[in-house]
Amino acid sequence: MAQPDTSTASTRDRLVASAAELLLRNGYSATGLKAITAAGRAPVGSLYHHFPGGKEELAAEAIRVAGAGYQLLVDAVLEDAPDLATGIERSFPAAAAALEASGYADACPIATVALEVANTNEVLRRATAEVFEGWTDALARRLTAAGLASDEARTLAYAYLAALEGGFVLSRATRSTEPLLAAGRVTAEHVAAALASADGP
Amino acid sequence: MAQPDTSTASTRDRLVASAAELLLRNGYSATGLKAITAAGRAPVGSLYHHFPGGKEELAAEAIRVAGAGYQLLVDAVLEDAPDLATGIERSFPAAAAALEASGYADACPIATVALEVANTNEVLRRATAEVFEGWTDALARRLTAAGLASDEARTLAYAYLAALEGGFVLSRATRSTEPLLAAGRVTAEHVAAALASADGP
DNA sequence: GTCTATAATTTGATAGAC
DNA sequence: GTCTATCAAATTATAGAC
Repeated sequence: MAQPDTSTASTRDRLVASAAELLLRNGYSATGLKAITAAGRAPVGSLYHHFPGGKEELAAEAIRVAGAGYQLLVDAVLEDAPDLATGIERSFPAAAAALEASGYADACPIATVALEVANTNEVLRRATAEVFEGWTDALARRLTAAGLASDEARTLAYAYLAALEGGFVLSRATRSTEPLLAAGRVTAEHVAAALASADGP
Repeated sequence: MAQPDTSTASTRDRLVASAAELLLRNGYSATGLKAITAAGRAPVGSLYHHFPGGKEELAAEAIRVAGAGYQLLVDAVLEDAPDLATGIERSFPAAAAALEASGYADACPIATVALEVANTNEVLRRATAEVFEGWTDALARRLTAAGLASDEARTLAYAYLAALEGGFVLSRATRSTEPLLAAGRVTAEHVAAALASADGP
């Protein structure tokens, strides 16, 4: 996955980028302030200067930034394809290739944290919910633009994201791209059929 | 979710049950030995007597036990239905109801831990992988028994589990059953079509 | 804004009496 | 097998000099 240039970025930006990276790989509880400040080349004092709320506030910001970054990544795959159905179909092998290339680390940037905080930290839970809702809305808009009714578009957007997230869980655990690719085939087929019957006849 | 009777269980069993419960709700890193021994009503010394490998060994056992327990739960839903397609269709609303009733806590018992340890703890990663592979094999066997070719059965089993796991991620984060139910409708429809064309004509 | 030193608490783990 | 006391290290957070 493309990383931001941390050599010229501000201290604040380096901290957010480091936090996002560590949150993706290790989750929230296992990521210490020591590791974040070391990777961001900043002392603890600077962290609390930019984020008075400490670890939680920094993590919330990292979740939003990482969510927006992943959105751009998915957008690029969808827009490179001749049509939406093809883009959705291609997105799973693309995600599987990135996953494998990173040693099964680079999957969804916020899923681990989302599950960790779902019942323990309301501030961070909301941050992850907002990211997921943003992704859902963006994809649903594309599906309605392609001819689907808005409620069907929303259903398919959720189904798509669930297949991707669930595929990541199974593929990271088993260290095989098979689950992600299987979920992708089923989902892509369903979306293609829905889109074909919408703008077809 | 039904809990084992911890009042009469052995110290070892109480520790495993407590660990499984805390792992489900808080994940691995956020679950301290102090919390496990308090909930299991056992001193730290007993934990290390039964599990010389400490937290990691206890967690591995908890993952296996929780995985087997959830398997039984899913089996019950599938076997209560008149046929496999109906059982799969019903399993999502059933999971959604359990999720909502528990305050969005009771979802997959091992998903949080699976993501946390995927790149940081090979022992626990293997434990989660074995559970997921067990679930996949069990479901694939049911699908082949219902008439599908073994490779298609495996693909659909992965797609089903991915939809369930991904639906849990989105639904826990957004505190709404909508994503899980949407993923379920799409998956159930696809599975029903595959089963119908297999044993139909 | 940056940085160091340090406080207060908690963590996983061990020793050894019973 | 059970339990208490304790250790060394790490955790988040703060104070205050520069």
